[in-house]
Amino acid sequence: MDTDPVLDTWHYVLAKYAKAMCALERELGDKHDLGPSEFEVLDRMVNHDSKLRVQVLCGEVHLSQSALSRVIARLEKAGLVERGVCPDDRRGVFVHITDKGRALHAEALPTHRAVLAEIFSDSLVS
Amino acid sequence: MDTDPVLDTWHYVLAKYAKAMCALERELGDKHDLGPSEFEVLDRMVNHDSKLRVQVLCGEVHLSQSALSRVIARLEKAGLVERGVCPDDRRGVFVHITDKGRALHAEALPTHRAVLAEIFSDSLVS
DNA sequence: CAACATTACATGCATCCGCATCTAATGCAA
DNA sequence: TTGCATTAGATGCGGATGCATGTAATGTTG
Repeated sequence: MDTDPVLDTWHYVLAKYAKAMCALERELGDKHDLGPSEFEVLDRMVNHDSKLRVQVLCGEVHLSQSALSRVIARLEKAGLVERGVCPDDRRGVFVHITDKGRALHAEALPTHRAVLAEIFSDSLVS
Repeated sequence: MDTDPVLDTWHYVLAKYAKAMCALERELGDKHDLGPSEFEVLDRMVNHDSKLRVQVLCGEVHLSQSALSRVIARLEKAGLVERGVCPDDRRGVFVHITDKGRALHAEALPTHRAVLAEIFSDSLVS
């Protein structure tokens, strides 16, 4: 429709983002009681095996610092992660995923991948 | 980093969306007092020259029906669009952009395009 | 050490969104 | 026409977000 490649790319991003976020919200929410942000944070944490500074997490996730703080609070309330003070810098907070958190992530991962595979099935390069 | 093309695409979409939306919010907001949703609706409306059913708009925009209703309400309060009842179907609502709306859109368009050009400058196909 | 700037994270607040629901108008069947 | 289902759009509500700010710990400068 458009002839401007920048605009085309933007519209592609917009459409895929909307569709994927909507589907993720529905599927992850219905099947595992997780929001997309919760899953994203959990997903980052399983890939860092040790404890993780909130600060570091903040740089890896597409969330503001305040939003991340609240996502972690929700995850903690659900027993999926635990917070602990940093010994060397007592302003800092360590977060580590619990066994329950790992289990839920493992359970939700196929759902997550399935949704994305469905939505990006037309984007395969060959 | 990843080897899964679906995941790579998803991460690309996520990163570009976050960066673009954030930049659009800041630039459009600071310079023209417009949110990205407001601009998107305005942008659709200038490309339909006549009056437009809200219903039609709803299918073209990445917003829920309720969100669209409120965006239109904000635009109307700002004097950028006007609502009118549909003569043939009195449940329906026509919206048309005002001169002020056209002017603001024309003013904001370069800002919008500049932000996107900046963010997608690395995505040029050659 | 004292005073001040900075950093890490938490939180009050306003805003925006989607879902569910409401109202009013239309369509359709008996 | 009457009664009921459907549709268009508005709105109450709860939840999530970002900005600005608060609190506490750390660094820094004199």
